[in-house]
Amino acid sequence: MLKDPLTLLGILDRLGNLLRSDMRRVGGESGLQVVHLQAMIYLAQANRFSNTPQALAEYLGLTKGTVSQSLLLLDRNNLIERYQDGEDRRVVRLRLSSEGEEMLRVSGLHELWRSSTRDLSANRIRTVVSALRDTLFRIQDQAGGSNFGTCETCIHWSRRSARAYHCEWYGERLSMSESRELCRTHLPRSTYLPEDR
Amino acid sequence: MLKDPLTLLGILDRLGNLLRSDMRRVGGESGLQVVHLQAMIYLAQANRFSNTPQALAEYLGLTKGTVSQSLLLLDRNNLIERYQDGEDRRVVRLRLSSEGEEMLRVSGLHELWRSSTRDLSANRIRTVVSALRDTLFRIQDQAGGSNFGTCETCIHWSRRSARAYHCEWYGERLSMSESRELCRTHLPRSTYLPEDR
DNA sequence: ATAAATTGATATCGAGTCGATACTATCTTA
DNA sequence: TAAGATAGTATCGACTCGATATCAATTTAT
Repeated sequence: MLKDPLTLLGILDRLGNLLRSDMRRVGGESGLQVVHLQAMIYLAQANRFSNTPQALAEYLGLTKGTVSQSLLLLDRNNLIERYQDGEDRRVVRLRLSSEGEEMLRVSGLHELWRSSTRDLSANRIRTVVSALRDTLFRIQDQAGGSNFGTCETCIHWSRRSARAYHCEWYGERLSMSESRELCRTHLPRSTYLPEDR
Repeated sequence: MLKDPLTLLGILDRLGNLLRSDMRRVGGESGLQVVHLQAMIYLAQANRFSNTPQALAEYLGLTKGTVSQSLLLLDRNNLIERYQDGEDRRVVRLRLSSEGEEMLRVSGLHELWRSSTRDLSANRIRTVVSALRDTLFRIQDQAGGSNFGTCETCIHWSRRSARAYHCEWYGERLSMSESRELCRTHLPRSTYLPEDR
């Protein structure tokens, strides 16, 4: 029973409810719903190709209309900023305002998680991350929508020199910190290749 | 970065959105919201001490008033049954109706998960379950509400004979299959003891 | 023993989510 | 240059959710 995948799903379910409940508590203090915090947390991680309403909708698994309303509210509360894209004038770009960043910082949303994982060894975390990441990539592949992930595990990513990285997909240079951000066109390499099944 | 707990949190976040999105899809076909499916899934696992509206509210991290409404809807749709407790006449007991069980079976809700974890070795799953379970128990302890878990990891549980188990907390006999159900008064043993911190 | 407090559940209300649909604006393709 | 695709917004109805109030049953305190 310890090796039952459904046991794992049950744990994830309960963990999800606890984290969600914590978000509700934190959001309540600022008049925000859970989905608003999720949006802000996403925007804090998203790279410059993935900071749009559409990408957020795909990340959250909601329709763009629904997400549009949430973004409107965040904008009214000055927690995010929206600006036109230079290339494609249909596209709206999003970023956290300084108030938004401050609000996330103060919220202490990650504290519960941090303190509860403190005693896990680096090795154990590595195993968990690796296994869940494989599972995530498989699920994303089957679900058929966008695939989210960071450059580290992406097939489009390559190192050009000591400090210069490159994305073959967008054909653009990436800084090291950009390479750690979340991207909506992630394609997993090594451990799991969606093609060979 | 592979060993960063926040990386793990990010994966759980995205996994949660995907699973939630899948529930929305399945629920949409039957006119149910995500929370209704979550309630049914809980009731399919809960033991006989934990099948009440209050326990469900604690599991989901919602108020009892909110949960009461969801249960009303499930009852109207004949997906659950409600009956009075024999001992305490304030208490309402819940169980899935045969329609409810059938509906869960047909939904194929676990298929996505099953197929995506198929290639994880038993050993890998064991490690993941163990690490996340420790984390879950810590979070539950800090959150201060009810602690959910199965007898296997509970300090109140003991084996009386070959096939007979016993719960010291409720002072009642448990069958083997009952021992695998979810309980709202779980207290973790061995790996993590909340007292010694 | 009886009043007070607690507990489990339901009802009501308002703010807000969410999908469906329709719509506008912009870009791409034929 | 017209048709289609894409990004985003607006509107509407069903429903969630917390806050609050209420009720009944149980437990505790005096």
